[in-house]
Amino acid sequence: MNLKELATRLGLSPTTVSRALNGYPEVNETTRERVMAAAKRHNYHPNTRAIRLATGRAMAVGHVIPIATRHEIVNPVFADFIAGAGECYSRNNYDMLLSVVPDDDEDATYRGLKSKGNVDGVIVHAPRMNDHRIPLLREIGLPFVVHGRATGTADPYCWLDVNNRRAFQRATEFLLDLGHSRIALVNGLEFMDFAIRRRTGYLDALATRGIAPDPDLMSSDEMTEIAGYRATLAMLALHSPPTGILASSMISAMGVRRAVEGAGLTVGRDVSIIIHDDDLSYMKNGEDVPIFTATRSSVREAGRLAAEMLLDVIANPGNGPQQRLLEAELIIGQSTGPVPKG
Amino acid sequence: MNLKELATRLGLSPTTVSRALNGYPEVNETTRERVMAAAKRHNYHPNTRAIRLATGRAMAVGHVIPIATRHEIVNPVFADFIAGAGECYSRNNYDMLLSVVPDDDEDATYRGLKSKGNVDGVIVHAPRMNDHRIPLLREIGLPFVVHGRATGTADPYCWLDVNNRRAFQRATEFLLDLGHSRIALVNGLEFMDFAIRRRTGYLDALATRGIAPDPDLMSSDEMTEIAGYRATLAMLALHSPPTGILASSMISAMGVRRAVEGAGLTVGRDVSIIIHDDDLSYMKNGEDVPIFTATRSSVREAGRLAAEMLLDVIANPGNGPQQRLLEAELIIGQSTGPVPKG
DNA sequence: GAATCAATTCAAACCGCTTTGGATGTTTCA
DNA sequence: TGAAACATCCAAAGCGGTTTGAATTGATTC
Repeated sequence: MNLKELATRLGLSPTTVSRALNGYPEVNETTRERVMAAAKRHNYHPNTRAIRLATGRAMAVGHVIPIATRHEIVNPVFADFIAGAGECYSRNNYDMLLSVVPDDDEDATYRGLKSKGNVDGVIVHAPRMNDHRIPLLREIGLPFVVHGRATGTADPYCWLDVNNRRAFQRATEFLLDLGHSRIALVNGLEFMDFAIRRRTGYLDALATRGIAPDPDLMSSDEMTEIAGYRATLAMLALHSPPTGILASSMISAMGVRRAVEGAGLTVGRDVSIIIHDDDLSYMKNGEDVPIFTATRSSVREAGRLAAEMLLDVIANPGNGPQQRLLEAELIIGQSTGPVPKG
Repeated sequence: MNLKELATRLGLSPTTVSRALNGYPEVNETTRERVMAAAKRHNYHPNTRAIRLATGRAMAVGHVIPIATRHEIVNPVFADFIAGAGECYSRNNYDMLLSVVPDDDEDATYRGLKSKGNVDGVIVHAPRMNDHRIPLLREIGLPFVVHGRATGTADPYCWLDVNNRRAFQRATEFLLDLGHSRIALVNGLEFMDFAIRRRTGYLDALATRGIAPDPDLMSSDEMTEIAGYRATLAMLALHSPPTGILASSMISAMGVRRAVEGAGLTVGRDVSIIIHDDDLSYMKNGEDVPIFTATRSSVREAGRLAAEMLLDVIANPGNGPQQRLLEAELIIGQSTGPVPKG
């Protein structure tokens, strides 16, 4: 069942039927109702491919997920971010298009998405320092919203980010207030922008209290269980091991905890742990009582907001770049306590 | 730059240019080369929307991800499955379309995908017993491949699955061989088909050795850390606690381990744990030495294979339903050992 | 009562590509 | 040598919608 057929059945022209269905004013209300009813009755759904060609809009948004050729990792927060964004797209009748590409093909993918007209805009994931995708997208004229920020980018652009610096600063201060002074940072890879900001927050807090940072207490690696485990193991073997540890994610923290407990120490008594909690649906930080003290910010909510921002940017290309900084919430859990005596 | 413009520049008709680019035989080789060169030089990419309308094919595959209204969870294996499938689509110039929808809208989503012509086929995720989506998709005539199987479905359909029954049977036998007889199953939700099969494998192995199953040693819940923790806690509090535990996933197992270690017991000595390992990229089961003894099967590879199967089904609709059963590999790690004496 | 106007409706062009059904000039072959 | 076969290329008709510009009608204005 297509437009023409429906129009014929109704004894109307395709023009009128199209207008009736799309809510244009120049059509009699009784006619519109008749058309609407017939459309429903015959289960008519306009062909998306035709709409797209006729309007020149893709009614779709792209998410390019680079599959790293170096470190073969699918970022676990993608799932929740995508879920949040996807809800927004569904509500607005947009399609979500995922491109999984080797990261050296990423530029070509963005160019293709634009020139082949597959999408009206994209979300940029996991920005790095001086991320080249931002000037690239501006150059090819594809609307975008960055999830995170890219230090070093001069011109303004659209982004939505969590205040990572402030979150880690507060977490560090929290441990300092509990009397800890040997505080470790088990960070993500520090070419990622968020990891840089987190380290800055950590260093700022230490500096304010006049504590010199110790390179042995700062690690940077993938945010996996095993990496968290290894980093912690190495730090606990130091002459002066840490009594407080900041972990970059729930998953890293599982490894941190394994190392701590494996060393015969008790979390929250011998070693305090604070994590950054993306509030992943399959990795809840406790339910009634949080397992870990954490700086929490839902990445799923971030996905929802970023998607909304992008749709807005697509609809109103004129209104300069939007930016939004979310604050993480400090949640007190069972994994922190005063610095042990001795 | 579009076809017509390119054709004008070349002094050829759009017909010939189109044919030259698409490798049709009725065009002179020298002409073809000239066209190819010009296309490259002018950076010509055919408009996908036009191709889709003209050919009637969507060149896209859908993945419908239901956001459960009851238990608000984004299945963590999706990310890796999607990554695997996405690689296949990219290679074949197909788009991957993700629909995140409330699960009561799922049927309407499939119907819409078909009638609006957005996709050429879909992957069905997380099948349940007597899954109604299978007859639904057959009815509306949308090609599909199920990741998993749906017990109770009469007519044959396309699927790709891991032999869950056999994996859990082998895991159980492995523990039995080590002398364990109090073996627990920390299972996923048992309306999911894979969870049913896993329990069957577990029960079969026990039955073969003449061991009566104990309902107290069988739990069924979300595959989260917290659920694994709680189930294990309850079982360890029994008069006769388990000495062996089968966990349904790496993530559940993190909770199982926390409970075991929290009870002052040692994994691999006091309590043996075997997990099913989907080989998630961000949740590796060790690198050189596996942490957990496991039945391993890469869900990412499953994604790749399922996508290939679907593209094949789309290209050759005639060839009856394909089916493929993957076997999990038994990996011996550090989490299992002989039953403790006493 | 002619001119103006608003309310409806329609025919036809268009979006950018594919594909059918010739057209034209060249070979091949009896 | 004339007909059939081939190699190349093109005009035009879709695909299924949207949108422009014009037509029709009845009501309103002066």
